[in-house]
Amino acid sequence: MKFTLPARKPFNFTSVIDSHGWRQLAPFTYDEGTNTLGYTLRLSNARVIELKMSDAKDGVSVETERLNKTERSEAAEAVAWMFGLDMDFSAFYAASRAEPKLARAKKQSLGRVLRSPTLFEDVIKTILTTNTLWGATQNMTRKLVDEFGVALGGATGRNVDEAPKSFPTPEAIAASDPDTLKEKIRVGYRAPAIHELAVRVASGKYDLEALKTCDLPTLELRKELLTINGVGPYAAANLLLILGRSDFIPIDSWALKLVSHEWYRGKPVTSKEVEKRFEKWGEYKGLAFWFWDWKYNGG
DNA sequence: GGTAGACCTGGACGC
DNA sequence: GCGTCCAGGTCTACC
Repeated sequence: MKFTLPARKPFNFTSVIDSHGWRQLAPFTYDEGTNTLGYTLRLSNARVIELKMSDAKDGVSVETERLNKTERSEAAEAVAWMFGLDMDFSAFYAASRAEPKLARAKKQSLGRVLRSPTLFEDVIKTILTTNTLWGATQNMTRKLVDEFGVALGGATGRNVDEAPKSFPTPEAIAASDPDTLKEKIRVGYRAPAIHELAVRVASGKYDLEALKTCDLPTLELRKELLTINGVGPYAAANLLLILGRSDFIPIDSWALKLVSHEWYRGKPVTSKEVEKRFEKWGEYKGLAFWFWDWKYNGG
């Protein structure tokens, strides 16, 4: 079946999927030829389906197998969240209009950051980006999905080992143990943090998903995220940006490099210099940093 | 409040 | 093929 979900204007499908590296992490897939984003989704009734998302006029076109009304509504809700379809960036566009380095923001509909359907998945993935190289993040995520995910249902004639799998539920990771996570998934010292979060969420003691829609002030929300083991200032800022809060900058070694080449002729800088350069952007700091038209491109 | 050092993996490099 | 070095944030202990 196929359906289309409208987005608040302006909206640009490609800008969202290119907003950061998430589309390169399982269970996302991306087909460059057709500009189609795939995602293996586990519905609340445990059915696993494959979503194929592509550009539609002012929204997202979703192709998947036949779903009942409840399943369709759940799939639509997931896609709407992943693409932030209802998000409004008009205030950011107004604030950045006079800044040449952000002049393209409105035209390209920049602002939305691709999300996973659950905050649990985004927190785990963010922890897997810390203190490692991108290739290792991809490997760890792949292994986590392969080991604990559920294979796509109804994949007739296909070896179940090769079938796409959903992102693991907190229960699936909680049922494992830190040693297995370390040895099989190769997450290293992150294992206890990942396992602990999974246990907290699976037990129902910690309603992580409630943070997606809570109206806590950003500072409070950041404090909450920082209580999660493995989430420090960088990870918290990254998660805030995903949650649509832009008051903090995810400062990692790459950010230091960008700022160093932008304003300090490649001389090493600290996070203080990064903060200073974006201070004037206030609640749009994160967006201004993230979508800045940087001189440096790694070369 | 600031900082040194440990944590772990995987890739690059030299032998 | 083996050993060594290095990059990459968070956390803890310490000043």
